[in-house]
Amino acid sequence: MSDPIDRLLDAAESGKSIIKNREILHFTYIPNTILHRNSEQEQVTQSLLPILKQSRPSNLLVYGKPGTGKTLVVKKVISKIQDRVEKSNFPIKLVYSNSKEETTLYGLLVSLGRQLSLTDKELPTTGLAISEVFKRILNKINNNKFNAIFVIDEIDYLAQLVSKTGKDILYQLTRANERLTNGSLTLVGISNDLTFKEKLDPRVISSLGEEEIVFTNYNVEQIKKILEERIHESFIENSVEEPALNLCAALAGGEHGDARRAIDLLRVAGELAERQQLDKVSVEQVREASQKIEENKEETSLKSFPLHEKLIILAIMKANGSSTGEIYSSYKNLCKIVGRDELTQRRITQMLSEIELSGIINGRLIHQGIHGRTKKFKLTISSELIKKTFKDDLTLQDIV
DNA sequence: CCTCCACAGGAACTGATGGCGT
DNA sequence: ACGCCATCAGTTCCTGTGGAGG
Repeated sequence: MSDPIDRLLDAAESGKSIIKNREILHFTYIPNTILHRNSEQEQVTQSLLPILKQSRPSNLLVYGKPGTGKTLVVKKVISKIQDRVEKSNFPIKLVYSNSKEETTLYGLLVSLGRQLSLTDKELPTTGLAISEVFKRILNKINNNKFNAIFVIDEIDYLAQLVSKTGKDILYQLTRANERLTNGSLTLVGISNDLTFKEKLDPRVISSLGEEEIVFTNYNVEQIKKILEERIHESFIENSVEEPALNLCAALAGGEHGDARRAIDLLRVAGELAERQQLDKVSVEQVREASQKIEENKEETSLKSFPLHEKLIILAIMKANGSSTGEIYSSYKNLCKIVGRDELTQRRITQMLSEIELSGIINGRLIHQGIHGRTKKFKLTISSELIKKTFKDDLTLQDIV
């Protein structure tokens, strides 16, 4: 009689592994050989070229849907330039920040500053006026004669923040060079949204959009090629069946040509096959993987909702396909049961649209003539999944 | 053709939090 | 000790609206 844990461990140790290099299966890993986009790489390099001649390159705007390799290409080019220039005593500072991850203007600026090695003392994480933070960053560049390249990913989010707060940070960033006597600042903006430029201040457009590069979507053929390369590097030979590969490419290519998703799918399918002690990845594992990824995503977003959002989701679950009013009164009941103060209807509408953004529910605006206007909400996931995920939540236990 | 429902969703505000400079 | 600043969750007040029913 063997211990189940030992049995699994034994199997894992002795069992053959069809994945030979796990790291390569993660998208962030960039082996130099595996990266297409040759013409885009060239374009990015071209526009940043002046830095080699020790002058400031134009600001750059990069467009492309998710998973088209924009960020990878930009980072790769800059780090190569950095390598070459480091020796010539002309310090380039690559600063990367993602405006979706930094939710506030302040946070974004601080993350930029930190990468210019401003310390806690020099740049506290809170308490300062935004203009003060900006000034300190510029001072740092000036004093150290940095040639900073700010790569701002998902710059459309930053543009939103800017318009919400009325602080004209983007404009100041693009014109920062006028305030610098030493060093320089180059801005590289990356955006998923091809139309976002229209929403910008025209003064910003003229200086930010000095150069523009568009990354087109991958088509299914290209994705397939990328996957083939990854498979070659990371799986042992002949362990991914042709139809499985095709399905991977088709599933990911069907939407936006998202290479990241395709590789994710491949990785999870490979891991599943290994866990099932198979020596080949077949269509079945890809299907399973796609479902598993989907479910995981839903589960984590369910868990991350604050209490009131969870209550709302439960209220929708109780009466699927109901209007805002019905959901609200149902929600008020739930609040009474768990003994919490209820929020106003206005807040609930807002929360509903926030939840809708996450894709867990689906709202449809309908007009009922004299019975007014409502939005009807439906769950897009099974109520079992909700019950399962909320069961561990102490305050919600009785309702579920 | 008009009315009036039942909300949607924008804008401005409040109060709490946390931390700065002086 | 004081005023100031940014941010967040939430509130108050508001204007807008497609079409069934009169």
